[in-house]
Amino acid sequence: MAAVGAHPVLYHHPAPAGDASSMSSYFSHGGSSTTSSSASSFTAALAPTTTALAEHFDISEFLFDDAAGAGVAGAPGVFADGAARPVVLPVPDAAGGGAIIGAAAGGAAAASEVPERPRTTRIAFRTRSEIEILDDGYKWRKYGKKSVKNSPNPRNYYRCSTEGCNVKKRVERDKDDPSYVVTTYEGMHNHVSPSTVYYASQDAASGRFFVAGTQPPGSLN
DNA sequence: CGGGTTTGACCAGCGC
DNA sequence: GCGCTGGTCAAACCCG
Repeated sequence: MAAVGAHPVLYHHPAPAGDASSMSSYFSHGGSSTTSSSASSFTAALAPTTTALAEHFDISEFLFDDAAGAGVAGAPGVFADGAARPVVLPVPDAAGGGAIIGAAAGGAAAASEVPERPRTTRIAFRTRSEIEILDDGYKWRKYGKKSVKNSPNPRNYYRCSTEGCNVKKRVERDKDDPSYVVTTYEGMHNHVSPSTVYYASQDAASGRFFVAGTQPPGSLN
C-alpha cells in the first residue's frame, strides 16, 4: 500500500453563482492513512439534491484531473505534491456501478430506461489514484471485504461510522485498469462532514469576506 | 481500553 | 431445487 502520510482534508469551495447544487467541493487526499478507514476520501458525496444529481450530475463539476486541478482557484494547497491527484471519471459500464449510477431516490428523469432502482441514492465513479482509500472527510468503518467474480481485485465495504448515518460505500480497483479505483456510495449522510474545512472567500465587488462550506459555522441550529 | 480492521461464516437473491 | 455470488455479521485481533 502506498502509505503516504498526509492528512485527509476536504476542501469546500464556494459554489459558483447559479450552481444550485452547491456541491462543488474539492477533495484532496494527501495520501492514505495506513489504516484504511478513517477517512476515505472523496467528496462527491452524495449530493444533497438527488434529483439534480440524477439529471444533471456532471462529475466534472467536482472532480479534477491534473489540468483542472492545477487550475483550481481558491483552493490553494490542495495539491501539495503531484503524487496523489485523483482523477475521477465516470464509470464506464454499469454492472457493478454504471457510469455514475445516478442516484436513485426521487429523481431519475431517465428512469424510463431503468425499470426500478433502489430507493437509496447511489453514485459510482472511478478515481485515478494509487491509493484506494480516498478521503472525503467522512469517517468510514470497514465492515467487510470480498473478492468478486468479475474482478481480480477484492471489494471493500465501508459504512459511515457516525451513529445514525447509514451511508455505505464500496471500493474496488478497476478490473481493466488497476490504476483506477471504483467507488460506489450508497445513501446520503445525515450529518456534516467532520473534517469539513471552512474558509473565507472575498467578494470582489464589496470586498467582504464570507465563509463557505456545507453549512456556515454560525448557522448550525 | 476503546475503536477500528481482518476474515471466515452466514444469509439472501438470482439464474439455470 | 440447487449452486453461485454479493453483501453483511461477528468474533478475534491489532493499534494508538
